Amino acid sequence: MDCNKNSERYIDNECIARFAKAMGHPTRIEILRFLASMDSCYFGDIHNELPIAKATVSQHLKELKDSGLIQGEIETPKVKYCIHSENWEIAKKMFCSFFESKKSNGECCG
Amino acid sequence: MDCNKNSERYIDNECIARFAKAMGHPTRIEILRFLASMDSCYFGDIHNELPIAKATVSQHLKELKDSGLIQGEIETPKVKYCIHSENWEIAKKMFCSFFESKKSNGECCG
DNA sequence: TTCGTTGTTCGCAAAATTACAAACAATATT
DNA sequence: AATATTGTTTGTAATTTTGCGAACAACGAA
Repeated sequence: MDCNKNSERYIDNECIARFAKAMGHPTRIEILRFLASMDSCYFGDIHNELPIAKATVSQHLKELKDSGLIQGEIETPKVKYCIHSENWEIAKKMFCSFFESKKSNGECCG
Repeated sequence: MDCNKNSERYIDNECIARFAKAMGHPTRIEILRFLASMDSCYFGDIHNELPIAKATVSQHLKELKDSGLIQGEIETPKVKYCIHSENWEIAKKMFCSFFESKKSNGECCG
């Protein structure tokens, strides 16, 4: 969601926080792992992997879609989902550089 | 929080989701960046960086502490905070390998 | 002892998240 | 037209998150 278009820090913070928030639930991590392990699959395949109601799965998919990490496409009568490769790379770079930005290693505490 | 002690996938999902959830708010990302840019600092320094009430800052710090990404130490009359280096490295590896686990690049949609 | 400083905790309110069943929509099939 | 299949949307309830002011706790200084 245009997270690479503006380099101002607070924008960056909003962006990485949005990705992180989407990843902030075990079920959504599971869905992302599942999608990352293949080119694409249908809603039903995802639902079969999970022990929760389809309405809940649909809701999680919506959040992941809104975050930009996945995309969906109607393929009547099914709906095909996959990782949004471009945004996936953006997120990957953001998280990596975020964690690499820790400079010193002087322990402060305990 | 013992996120490296068990390699079962659902445990891993819980763990990365917990880190991600802690990072799922712009203010908390800002705090993490601030702490990552130095060895350590006091609560007041963090509060000064942010346009929010101290009670709210304290709350965000508590969540970050609970996630394991930071640690705090009383240094009367102040409280010193810093990145939890060990867990930071764990999180870094988890996120990196998570994003690298995407195998194929065949676009499915749109 | 009485202040002043530094942060945490409490109590509250508004908003968001999570999960589900039931209803619905869109399209094939009979 | 009636049915079956595939998912989304709606409505509802319980829980969590977010944010703040006020109260509180711990300590040093006057």
